[in-house]
Amino acid sequence: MTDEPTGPVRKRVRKPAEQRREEILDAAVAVFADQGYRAADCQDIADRAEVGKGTVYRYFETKEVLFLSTLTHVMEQLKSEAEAAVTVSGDPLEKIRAGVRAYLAFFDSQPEVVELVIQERAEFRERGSPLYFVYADNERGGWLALVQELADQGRLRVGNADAALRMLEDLLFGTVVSSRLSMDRRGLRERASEILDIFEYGVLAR
Amino acid sequence: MTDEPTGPVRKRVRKPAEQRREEILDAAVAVFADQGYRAADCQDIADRAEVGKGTVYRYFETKEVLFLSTLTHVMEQLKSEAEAAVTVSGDPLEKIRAGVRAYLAFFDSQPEVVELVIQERAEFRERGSPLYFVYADNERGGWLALVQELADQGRLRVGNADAALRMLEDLLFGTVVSSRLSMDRRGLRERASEILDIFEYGVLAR
Amino acid sequence: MTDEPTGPVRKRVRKPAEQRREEILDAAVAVFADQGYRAADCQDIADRAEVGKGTVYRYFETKEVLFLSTLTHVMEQLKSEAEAAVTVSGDPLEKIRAGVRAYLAFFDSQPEVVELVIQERAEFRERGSPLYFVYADNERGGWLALVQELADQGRLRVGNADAALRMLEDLLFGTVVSSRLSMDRRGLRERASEILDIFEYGVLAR
Amino acid sequence: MTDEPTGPVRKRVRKPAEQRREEILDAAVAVFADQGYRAADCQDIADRAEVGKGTVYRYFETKEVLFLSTLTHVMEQLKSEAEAAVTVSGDPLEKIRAGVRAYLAFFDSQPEVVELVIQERAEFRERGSPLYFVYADNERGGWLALVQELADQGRLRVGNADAALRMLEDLLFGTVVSSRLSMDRRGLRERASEILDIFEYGVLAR
DNA sequence: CATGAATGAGTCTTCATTCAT
DNA sequence: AATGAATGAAGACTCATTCAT
Repeated sequence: MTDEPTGPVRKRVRKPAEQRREEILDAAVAVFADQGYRAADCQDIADRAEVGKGTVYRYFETKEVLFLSTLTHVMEQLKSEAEAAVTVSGDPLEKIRAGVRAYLAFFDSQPEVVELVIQERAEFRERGSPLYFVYADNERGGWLALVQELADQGRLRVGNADAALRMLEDLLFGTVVSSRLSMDRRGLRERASEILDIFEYGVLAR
Repeated sequence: MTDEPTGPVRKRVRKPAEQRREEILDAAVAVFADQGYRAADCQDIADRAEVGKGTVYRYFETKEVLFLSTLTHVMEQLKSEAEAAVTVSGDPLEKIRAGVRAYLAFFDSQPEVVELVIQERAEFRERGSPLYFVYADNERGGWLALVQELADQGRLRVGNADAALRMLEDLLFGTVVSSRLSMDRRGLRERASEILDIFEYGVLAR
Repeated sequence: MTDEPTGPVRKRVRKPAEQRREEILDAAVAVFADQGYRAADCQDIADRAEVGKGTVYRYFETKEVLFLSTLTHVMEQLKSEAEAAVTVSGDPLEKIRAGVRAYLAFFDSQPEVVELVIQERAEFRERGSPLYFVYADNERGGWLALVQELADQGRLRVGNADAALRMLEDLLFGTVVSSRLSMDRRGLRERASEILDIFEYGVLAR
Repeated sequence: MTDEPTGPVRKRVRKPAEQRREEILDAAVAVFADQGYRAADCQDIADRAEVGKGTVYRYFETKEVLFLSTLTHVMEQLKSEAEAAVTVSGDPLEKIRAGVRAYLAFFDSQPEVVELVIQERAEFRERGSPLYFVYADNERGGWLALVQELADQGRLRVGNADAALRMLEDLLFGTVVSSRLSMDRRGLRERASEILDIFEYGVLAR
């Protein structure tokens, strides 16, 4: 009959816009990966970011925009880590190996990103190719050049550089997704050498 | 002034239960793959199966049960096609090759199954490992025996049969999913030989 | 901590679509007139109509559609009552008088309709001319013919039949709205003769 | 990726309170009349008045207070214009005519005021009689005295001065509202003589 | 058994209001 | 005093599920 105890009202804090945005994105990565896009309540994200729900909407127009921004956010991280990795050496094979290790290391430390990739496909089918593949396509040219360089140096057994790269892409994607979904507990990082070895020389003795 | 909710009344038709069940499952595969689990309206599935909505619920307790039954339905198909394939020859390598071809052929002709696998993960995270991986685990013993046989015959370059198989699994899974999601138009069937070749002998010259 | 007593679940009742529609419209007239369009909660309308909220949406796609249907509903009533009234006599003046009496009687017995007219203007400004005036325009031809007939019989003091009619329209509209909004308690029905008298012969002695 | 919420920071300007108040009211008249009370965003009013949103709330406690202040603002204008008009002559009939002309002229030049009157009723039903009618009531005594004076001079055909005045009020209100809502393009000013003529002598020949 | 009208819990989004700066 | 970032209450609408016919 009387006023319910209204609970401790959140202390208002003002922060720079960029920082707020980051905090919300980080909270969103965690919540979307944990609950899934649909099940995630925007209130949960707000709570986790320690802001009001209205603040989330101040920075991201809709839940959909928030999700896609979240995914873009992590994809940019992956991209920059992979790009950083290839600078380690001049040898194309070493560059490729470094890229593969960086890719696996990324998903090793942030396996929940896999969930976001899957969520996007599940919920935004109509948007066409998922952002993961959009990013992969954009980066492909650089990687193909490396493989082609190997071919030009006569170091490739197979004639088709494109097919070799495509296989590597599929292998890595499959490994990463499969590792997350099958709840495989072996670390991706540890498997890198093994994967590269088979990719390079196959499983059969000659 | 408004849409009066009056459609043509469906005629009541009685059919054998098993047939009804199949018809509903087929409708569900199509609708779930096309719309996604969330977006799929149970009414659409009922409409497509040409039954009343209540009938859908007579056969499947909830939407969730219907979806998982649908996925099981297609997984059983994949399983039986792959199992049929390996009987073609006595040679373990040939069996593996035949299995790979059957796997790729299955997803070549029913690429939308990929959507169901993704949907399951997206919407039923809490249920643990997706059915795809449950099936894969169940089948794994047979495949591992084949690889091990190769190893015993000294035909394997790598010492670890398990790692070799795991790599093949990831490669195939990645290929199939990636092919669907990146809207790659090359047929999976055509790529089988190429994929097997690299899997067997790697990309590098020795 | 335990299940709240869920309250008496509404007994499901199936009724003919047309009857349901009418019941919802009647409830909507009452609620919209009482609360106003914005303040009206669709749940209130559903409660008053003794149906679930979903049922309201089954019959009317949106709150907006429901409101406009409600207004149309009462306008149709006004229209048919006014049209019925003019059949009473052959004399054009008597017809006009009967129409005026019917119009006033309508708003006398359903003064809340005024609120709906006002609500429409307040909330759907962009839709152009309110339905009240759309209806008035549609009916105008018939009334103008009557006034013109009077003019042709030399019974009109003023030369402009259109202006005379327009004045009558404005007078009636103003009377009805003003009566409702100023909370004038005199009945519109009783004022009919007085209004007609002044309309016909003015206030000044000659 | 998204709209960063960073606009150009408004320069702080200090102005006399009364001037600020006027500027906000003027902005509010325009925005409320254009968008309607509900649809009007307080931010829009602040923007139009070129102040921060907080400043609006410094001058007017709530949106409701702001709206009612706005309406009072324009009602005061109407009142003073009508009062000024009646001083033109000593003859009661001429005074009434001047008042009618002033009333119509007011709404001719500020037709959007009609919207505010309607908005008030639509949104503040519970407050009782709208301000328009409160003002009308307050002024009524003076006008009734004029009509009574006519009656005392034997110049009234009808016995009831109150009824005559009430009819004039309703007629004017109806004319003004109807003119705005039906999107009638004839000017109110031009119609004044015609309206007065019929009000005075009716439409019928004797 | 089969049907589809009826139900209501669940959630995104808006925007008036507050208050730290 | 002035500002606008932050807040959260409120409500339309959807759709899985039920059940009277």
